[in-house]
Amino acid sequence: MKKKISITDVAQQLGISITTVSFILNGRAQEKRISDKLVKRVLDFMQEVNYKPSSLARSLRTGKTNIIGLMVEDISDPFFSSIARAIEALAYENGYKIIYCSTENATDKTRELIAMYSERHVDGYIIVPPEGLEQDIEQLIESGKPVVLIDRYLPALETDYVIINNEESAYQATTHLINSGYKNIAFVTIDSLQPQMLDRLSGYEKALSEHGLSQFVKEIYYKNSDQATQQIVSFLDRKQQIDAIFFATNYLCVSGLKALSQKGLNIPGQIGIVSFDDYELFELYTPSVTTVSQPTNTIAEEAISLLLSRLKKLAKENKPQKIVIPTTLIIRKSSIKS
Amino acid sequence: MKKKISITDVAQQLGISITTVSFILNGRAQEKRISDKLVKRVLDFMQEVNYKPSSLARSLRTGKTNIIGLMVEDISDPFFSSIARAIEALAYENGYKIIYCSTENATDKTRELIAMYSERHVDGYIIVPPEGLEQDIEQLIESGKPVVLIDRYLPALETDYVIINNEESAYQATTHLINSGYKNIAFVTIDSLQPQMLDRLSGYEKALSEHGLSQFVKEIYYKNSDQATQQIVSFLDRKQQIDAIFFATNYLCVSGLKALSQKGLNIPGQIGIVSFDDYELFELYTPSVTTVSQPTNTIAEEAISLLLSRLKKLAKENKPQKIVIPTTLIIRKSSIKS
DNA sequence: TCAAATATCTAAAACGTTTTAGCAAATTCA
DNA sequence: TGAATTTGCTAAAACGTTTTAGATATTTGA
Repeated sequence: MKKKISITDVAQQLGISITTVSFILNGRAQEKRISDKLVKRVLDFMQEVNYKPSSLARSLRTGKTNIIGLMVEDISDPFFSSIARAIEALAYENGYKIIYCSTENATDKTRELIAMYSERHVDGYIIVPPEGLEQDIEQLIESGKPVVLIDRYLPALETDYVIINNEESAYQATTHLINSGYKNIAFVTIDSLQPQMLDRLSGYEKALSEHGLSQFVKEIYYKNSDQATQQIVSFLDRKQQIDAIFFATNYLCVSGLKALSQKGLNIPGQIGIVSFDDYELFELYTPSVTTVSQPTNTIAEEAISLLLSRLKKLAKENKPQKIVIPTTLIIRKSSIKS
Repeated sequence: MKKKISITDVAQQLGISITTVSFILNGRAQEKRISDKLVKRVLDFMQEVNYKPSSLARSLRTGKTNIIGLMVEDISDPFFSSIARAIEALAYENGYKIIYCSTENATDKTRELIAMYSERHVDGYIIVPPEGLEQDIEQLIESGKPVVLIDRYLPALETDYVIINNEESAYQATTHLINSGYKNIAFVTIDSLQPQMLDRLSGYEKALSEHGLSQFVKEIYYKNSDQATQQIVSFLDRKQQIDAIFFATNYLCVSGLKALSQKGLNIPGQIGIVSFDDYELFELYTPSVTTVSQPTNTIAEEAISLLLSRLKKLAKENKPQKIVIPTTLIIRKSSIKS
């Protein structure tokens, strides 16, 4: 068990001061007029003994950690994990590391996680915020740490965020169903006041009302996939007239597919479906499923570049940036009659 | 932008010493005979000013960070993300936090990531190791940091690991295909010497040779899903006699399903399939796919409990623990004729 | 009543860096 | 030749904790 070597060891063994070593380490040798000969000697020695500066000590001194805290709802959801992956890659390119975690959309857990991140002095945050965290996030910002929200925002909070145009996307998807001839279109969403869900609902409502069709909204109390399936089954039992469903998220659609197969309903003949959030499954499923596809890479890029500009204090405008990204409706014929 | 309050501020404002505050903070008040009255006063004050100790400074002093570094191949792969999720939850329960990252199975990237983790003084590591990292991991262990490998191991390295019984699992899956009447069973794997892949191959070979059947092994050079699909299509074109395929991983099976649908082959009539690693898709796909399901929760539990016991120096046996977990063959009738 | 024991608290070093301020020697310039 | 400048380096403080080794005041015991 070898002990780690410190900057003091390096300095002592070379018979020079810590200061000099530190300057060389930070590439300030030129500026500080350290002779090339000495620089070489020090660098060679560091190489030889495999010296690695302690970023802990460095962070303590500088107040910077080069770490970004990323909090998503559930890292095992393909939508979030692909955003996480993209953010991670972009952050690394810019010299930042990512610490991520799953909030499970639980206010208290998230509050604890924020406290933990703040204790560890992360430099900035990218958060998919559960409800009820306005105060905590406000505090974060006041303490000088930049925060970028993604996927959704907190209406009461003036801060940077990157979202998609939920209402417009839902409107388009619903209109597509209407144009395909469906008359009784249900909207299956979750039992939550999250703004992105409300926006999707308005898009759906707008499309229906423009065509004078009536609404069938089902709010699922989501606990797990099987329970959701049961709720959908009983909803369909009650509303026999429904001939199409628009699912507000990918996991709801998965539960929905199970429900439909359980009820033996034929897609797209007896019932048409569209889902929010693309998923590999939807491409391969028979019939394949038309979806509103969120550009995860773009979301990641916008979020990270916004955060980086705040970190570098470049952000020209001091007022919060609200970035809204368009989605693509991926039309896969077979889940909808043509 | 409020400045963070430090232990010094607390001590000064209360007119007592830092030491006392620290003892109270660490619950050593009783032991250090600090009067209850003072303890209460200090705790109340901390609450009031919302004092949070800097874990950075604490770590610098104690040498412990309470962070575990988790390195998986790809956080957006459902298999890895569900392990990550479970490990994260268990770690939090035990007062540890997780930093995770994706290695992309690239030796160099992983080497850099290890260096980064080590710089940040993580207390321990859980790693899905790419090939060629024997030395780096050896160094890690020598430096006193416990390492647990998961999913695969490095044959040259004597260390703790948690894997599944790959050979036996593959043997069972292949035997199941044979018993279902298939005669020309292909094994589609990746172009790699990773031991878990080799073990799966041996299981396949063993089953075939016991029944005197001939082998059809295809090693995919995996770059992306579409290229893999093409390779599988051309493989099937060349080997018309194949009537069943055993895919060595879930993502190969996904590419395989695309290939089969492209070729218009009917499952399970013209071709039977089985995959390694379960996936939500396989349950819902029509026909649903029989898979070798890895118990991700058990893997996570074993890995974290092994690591924790090392961290607490509890590990009775000092010699490496090699934990092998059985899998379950989830038989979904429809991808195999009966 | 006075030494011993106990209760209550603290000074200062240490962890490994960065950075400010400055010193001595060598070189340049007039 | 000697002042001014440049070159090449360093001492020490600071970041926010934990912990060792006491110090002082109070209580106890005979």
